[in-house]
Amino acid sequence: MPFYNPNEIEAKWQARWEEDGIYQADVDPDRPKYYALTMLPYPSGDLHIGHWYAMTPPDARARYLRMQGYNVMFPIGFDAFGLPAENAAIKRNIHPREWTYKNIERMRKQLRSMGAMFDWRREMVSADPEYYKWTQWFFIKLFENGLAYHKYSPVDWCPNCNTTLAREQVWGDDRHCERCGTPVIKKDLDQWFFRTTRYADELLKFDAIDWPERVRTLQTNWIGRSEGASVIFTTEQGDALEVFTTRPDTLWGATFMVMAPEHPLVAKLTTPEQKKTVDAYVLQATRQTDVQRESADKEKTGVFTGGYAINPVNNERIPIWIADYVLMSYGTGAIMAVPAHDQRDFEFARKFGLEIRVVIQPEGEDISSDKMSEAIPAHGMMVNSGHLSGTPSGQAFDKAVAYIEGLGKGRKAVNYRLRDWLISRQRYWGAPIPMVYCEKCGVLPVPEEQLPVLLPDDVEWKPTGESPLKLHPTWRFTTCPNCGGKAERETDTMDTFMCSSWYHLRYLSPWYHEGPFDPAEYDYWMPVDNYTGGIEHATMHLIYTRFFHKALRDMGITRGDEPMLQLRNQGIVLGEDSEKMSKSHGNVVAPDNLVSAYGADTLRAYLMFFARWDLGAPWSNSGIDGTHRWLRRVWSVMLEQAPGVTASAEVVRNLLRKTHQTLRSVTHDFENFEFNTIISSLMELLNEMTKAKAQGAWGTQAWDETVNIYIRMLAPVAPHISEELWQLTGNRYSVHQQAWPVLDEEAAAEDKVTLVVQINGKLRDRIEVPADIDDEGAKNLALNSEAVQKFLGASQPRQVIYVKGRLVNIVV
RNA sequence: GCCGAAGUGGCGGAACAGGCAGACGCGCACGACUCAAAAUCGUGUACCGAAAGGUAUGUGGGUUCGAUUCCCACCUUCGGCACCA
Repeated sequence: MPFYNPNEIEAKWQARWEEDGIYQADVDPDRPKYYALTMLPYPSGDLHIGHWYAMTPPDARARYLRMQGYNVMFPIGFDAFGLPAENAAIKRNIHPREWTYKNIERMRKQLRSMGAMFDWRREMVSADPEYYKWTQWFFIKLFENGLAYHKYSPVDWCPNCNTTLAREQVWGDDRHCERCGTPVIKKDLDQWFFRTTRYADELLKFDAIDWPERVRTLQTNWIGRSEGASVIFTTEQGDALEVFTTRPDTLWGATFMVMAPEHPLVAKLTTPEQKKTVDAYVLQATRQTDVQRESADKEKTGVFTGGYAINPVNNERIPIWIADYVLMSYGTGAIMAVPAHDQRDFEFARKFGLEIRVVIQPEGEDISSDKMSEAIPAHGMMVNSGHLSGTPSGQAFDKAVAYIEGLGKGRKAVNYRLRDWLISRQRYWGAPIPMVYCEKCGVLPVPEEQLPVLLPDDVEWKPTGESPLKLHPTWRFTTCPNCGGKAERETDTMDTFMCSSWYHLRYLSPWYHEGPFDPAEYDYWMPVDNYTGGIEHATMHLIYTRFFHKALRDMGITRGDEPMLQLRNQGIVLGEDSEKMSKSHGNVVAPDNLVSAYGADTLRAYLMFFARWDLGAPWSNSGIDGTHRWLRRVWSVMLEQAPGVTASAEVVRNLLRKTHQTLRSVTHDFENFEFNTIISSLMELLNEMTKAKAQGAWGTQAWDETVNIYIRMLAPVAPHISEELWQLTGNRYSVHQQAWPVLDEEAAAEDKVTLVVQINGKLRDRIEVPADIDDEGAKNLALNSEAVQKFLGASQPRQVIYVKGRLVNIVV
């Protein structure tokens, strides 16, 4: 028996597969396609265990689907622009390009050691000019179609990363930067945005895609749709003051209005007597951080402007206040306050002695405003509401909206929490935004034939807070594509989430020059059939890429409503101490070391086995030993000859049964991403083989069939050892070009079953019966069993339940 | 406060559709081989009990002949949202 040396056989077969190009996926109209995609890695330097966890189980599944007859594309590439490269440059004075491409080179080698079926001809690197040329081209398309715009506004700024961030990249209660954890601050800047909000409603639709409930919920919450009405109040000076409300039926209960301190009408509304107080309040409000302002348990503050507005439904004159609990960033930055029915307004009114008027009376109660201790959000009958008084809650909303529409003072409206996507970054290592500013002609896109706008190499990337490209002596100066006069380039670069919004399209044809992708490849491969990655992208990348696809569809560039039909999330591999892996914890598991110690096959199998893939778990150094032992036992059980073929017909029959039962469950589990039970089923079958071998099964036809099926089932999991075993057991190269085994239902069928006998639901006996036993037969056997007789004693069974092939329950 | 997910041995986890709870592996114990150890192989391993038997899937109820699985309430952990009008 040859010795199992993983390092030797893995290197050997990887080279051979590469040479033969057995994993190359080409358009083939005769075969069903399957586009399996895993989120592309950032080239941070070393492949870590998380990459293996994210990539090798999906690789096994892609291999399984290939054996099932699909033409499977499983590509790989690099999300190569981004901050860490630039930070390395600042810290160690290495050019970001050099740092990035060195890392990519290193990671390519590490990725190859996985033995995955990547088709390397389709590799893309987002920092390559031929890639970002098309990133820029897409930007221009979005601009031309009114989906990219620039605007001067308050935006989130990370003082550590020295750049603005999208709303999605600001996390948590303390509003910190998603990358570095530093709390963000507000800055007023001229920035580029994509109009994601235009797609808010469509992004809420998930019926065409099989995505985890969790992701759908996160996206739904993030988009935050709320239905209500937009109502126009009028200030005494005649200005329209628009508000959004989800409760138009409480309009008659609006006893004052509140504006955000930043609201543009504040200055005009403020009377001379109030000016001092108002100015002071506005000043202290702007000084506070968002976190301070938005903390819910803070006591309400605010000041009266001196101004008044007219309520359109009853022409009442109501005071206008400013308060920081009203946010300029949501709705219109102004609200109608209905203290009787909104807790926040209630607290505000009580504190400042403003009128509280009940306009919704819950059934069977008689609530008066002076006795209330909190707002009543409950629905009930409208009261104190003019001609609509007496309207029950079921109709109140619609009737109120119809009324204000009739007055020409409002309409039904929907509001979203989702903001447009801020994509400008004041950093160097990204795709330059392909726009120029001409004094005469305004803001213009760079003409298509001039793309890509190349990122210059000779740049000072000091963290000044300004875009490094702005400080370049010549780069920013150009000529206007329209008038030929002097013009300046946009010096900000794009958010790298822009690069990753369309990489799945570049994989289709990274060699293609006439467009971002070859339409023939698109027609065959798209959409992505299965997408895998971490949950952390639920409200970032996964919203962006859906938006991007829909925008492209509306421009006629892509087809179909969704880019990725099925999504599955893997969990996280924690350190052995159950903490998140990090250098500072000293609990990092290095896959390279594990590959040299155990081989890639063991690591792949262990990552599939050690936890539920969607949950993840702490790493275990002793756990991987068990998986390695299993592969070594597979090797010796199959290759070590046993003397004499003496197995009984029963042993042979049992072996084949177990083999086909295993095939059934392994097939089911691959379909359903239940990787851990694939391995345990294969372990069980090996245990059965070990027993059968001890009983003389080695060398029988059934043994050979079992070995043959076993190796094919093992092939997706542990591709190298399987290829070697396939060859050593006398088969032709390559096991990875074999079909998935066909299930023999007859062989898998049980002819005897063990019936569980219960009395009152308690286990009392087990009896062996033929699988095809009928109702009466089973019940009789059970009733006559010794144990049942003993327990039953004198009592008579009241009812006997038989569940076919499973149990008999005797009720006494 | 709102929304979502998860609670099963010493550990990771299994149980397809309401029907033997704990598969498989780790760990541990004992045994074989060995001068010895490692490796390997074998046996055992939820808890209480000498046994018969009993008790167990976060807690308490319910439905059912039968509940880890379905329903209700609660507790804990994790994640998201949050003065969102």
